[in-house]
Amino acid sequence: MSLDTLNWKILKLLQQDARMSNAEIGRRIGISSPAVAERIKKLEDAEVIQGYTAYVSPFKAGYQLKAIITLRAFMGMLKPFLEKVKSFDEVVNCYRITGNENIVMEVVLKNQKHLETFIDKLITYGETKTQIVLSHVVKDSEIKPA
Amino acid sequence: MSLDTLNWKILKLLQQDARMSNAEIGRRIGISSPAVAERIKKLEDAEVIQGYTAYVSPFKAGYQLKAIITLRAFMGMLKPFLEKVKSFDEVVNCYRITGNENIVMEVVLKNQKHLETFIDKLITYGETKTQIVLSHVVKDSEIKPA
DNA sequence: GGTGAAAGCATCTGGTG
DNA sequence: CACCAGATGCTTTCACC
Repeated sequence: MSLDTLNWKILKLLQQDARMSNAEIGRRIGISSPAVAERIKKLEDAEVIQGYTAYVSPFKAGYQLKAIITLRAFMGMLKPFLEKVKSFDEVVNCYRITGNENIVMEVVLKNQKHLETFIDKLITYGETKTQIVLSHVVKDSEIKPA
Repeated sequence: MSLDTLNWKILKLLQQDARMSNAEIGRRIGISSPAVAERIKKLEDAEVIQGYTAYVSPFKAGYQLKAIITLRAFMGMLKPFLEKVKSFDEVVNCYRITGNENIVMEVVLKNQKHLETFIDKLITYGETKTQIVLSHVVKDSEIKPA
C-alpha cells in the first residue's frame, strides 16, 4: 500500500479526530469528499487503518488506578495465560515480550483492593511485578511517516 | 457525571467504531439522533470521552519493530527527560511509574538500527532496559462499567 | 481525481411528559 | 431535564466524466 503525502495527511487528521467528516478532511487537504472516502476505504481495506475508537477516560469511568504489571510465567503456564488474558476486563493492553519476563500488561483498577484481587488471579500463572502508574506522560501519540 | 446504561451503550459503540453516525447509534440503543448527540456532547464536556482516534497499524506504516523500554533516570535527569520525551516520534506511550525504574515506554521503530540509535538518545537520561514486543495479545480493549 | 443529483445525516427549533 | 418530531443545511453515496 502506497502512503503518499495525501494519505498521510488523512491519517494525521483521523488520528487527531476520527469523527471528522470526509468533507472537512477534503477541505483541509484540498480534494473532494468522494476522493477522501475512496482513499479512506483503501486504507481500511489494506488494514493501514485498523479501526476507530473513542478514548474513554478510565478515571472518569471509575478506575482510580492504573498499573503496569510484568509477568514471568511458570513452566507451561504461558499458553493458558495468553488464552485467559483476553477475558480480563482490567487488561487494557497486553504484550508478549522477549527476555526473562514474558508478558507486560497495562491494567486499570478501581482501587487497591481491586489491584490485590487482580494480582491474586495472576499468581497461578507466574511471578508478577507491579508498578503503579503515576502519570501518563505520552498518550497514544500519532503514528507518523516512517 | 452519571454514567447510566444508555451512556455506557453509547461508550461501547463509540469505542468499537468512533465513526458510527449518531443516527445509527440511536437506532441500536432505541433513542433519537438528537438525543444521542446531546448525550455525546455531555460525555465530551465531562471529559469522559477525551477524543476519537483512528488506529493506524505501525507495521503497515513502516515500523517493523515494537519495544517496551524501561528507563531508570540518573539523578536530576527525570525532569529533562519528561520534557524531551514528548518530542520523540518513536514513543507511542510513556508512563511515569513507582519503583526503582521511573519510566516505561512503548516505542515503534523501523528496524534494529533505528532501535540502536533510539537507545543512544536515551543513555544521557538514564539506564535503559529494552524488551522487544513479540505480539500484541490485547490491543486497547474497551473500558467497561466499573 | 472531479461533478451533480438523490438519499441520509447533523443540528436547530419548538413542544411533550 | 431528557427526549421526540419536523425543518434546514451538510454530508455521503452513486452515477458518470
